[in-house]
Amino acid sequence: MGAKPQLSTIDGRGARASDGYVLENQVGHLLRRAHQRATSIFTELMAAHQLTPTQFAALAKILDEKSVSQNELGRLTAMDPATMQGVMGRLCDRGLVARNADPSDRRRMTLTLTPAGRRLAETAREVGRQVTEETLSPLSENERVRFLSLLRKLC
Amino acid sequence: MGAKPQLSTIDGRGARASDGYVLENQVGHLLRRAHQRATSIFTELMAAHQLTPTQFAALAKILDEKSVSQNELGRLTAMDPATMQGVMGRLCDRGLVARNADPSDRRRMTLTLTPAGRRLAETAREVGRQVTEETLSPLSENERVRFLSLLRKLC
DNA sequence: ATAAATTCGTTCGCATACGAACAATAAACG
DNA sequence: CGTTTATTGTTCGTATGCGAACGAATTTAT
Repeated sequence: MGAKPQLSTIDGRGARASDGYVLENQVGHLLRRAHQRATSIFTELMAAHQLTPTQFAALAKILDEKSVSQNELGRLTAMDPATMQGVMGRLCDRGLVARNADPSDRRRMTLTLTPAGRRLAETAREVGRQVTEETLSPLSENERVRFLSLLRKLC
Repeated sequence: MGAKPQLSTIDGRGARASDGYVLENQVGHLLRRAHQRATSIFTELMAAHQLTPTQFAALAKILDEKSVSQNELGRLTAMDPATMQGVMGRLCDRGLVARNADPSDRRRMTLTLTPAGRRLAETAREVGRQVTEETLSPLSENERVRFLSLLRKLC
């Protein structure tokens, strides 16, 4: 009458279960794979603009904010200061973002879009909509709303 | 009678909307942040065992499969062959996994857990359960089931 | 059997991602 | 005022993550 052993059973998708721990059912693993797929779609659709997801997020945020310091931009886009360092370096090298010293705070670097950066950010934002649409395509309209609502709680 | 401009409106969480494109509402961005949080929880709880999420996934899969080739392990854990290369190198260096030549196919490397690797994998799997529990803690029981079901569709 | 296509593992390069440490500067506090 | 604390940006090291290319070996097609 106790609990069944349930050793080496097979789940619905062929994954063998050992002691009830199935890698394919773990949130972390599923989030990693879903993120991989989202990144893959992004890379494919954004290929013409040669922008990575983080680079695009940074550009889109500066476009919103007009002017922002490097660390603050990192907080707005969920990037470590060390990560933002590399991202900004590449965007500045490509002439998309300008880094200027802040007169009121000598620690800060004020980030602004160059004209080329602004043009690219506005164009890429349209592609961003397509990326979202394509990424969510396996879900119905109702499912999308529910999924995004739940996903937001896990950030 | 046309569509409203809706420029520079404010959403529920203070994010300024430009032309209706809000970075914080994009699936890719939310998936990235949720994955960051999941990884952070994993790193914290698994600190004593010094295992990364991918290293743990590889160990757990070999524990299930007993023996598997490197590329196949990559497919089972959603890792690029190039990525798996690095992961396996580190696990072999630590003496957790053994790499042996396959007699029936001279291209393949057969991967097996060492005794130390098996012990660590079994212990770490218990921590894995705690990671999942902690990661899903913001959701109710019903929400967890619904969320995982939807997330699976996006992989 | 021979050629073509595929698979396996490897290496290189680039881009996140983050912990840790650091100097310079600013803010908070007594 | 000066001391402590916090913030800003930077560098280093380690670990994914993947495109691209490659040689070696196997499988498939002809």
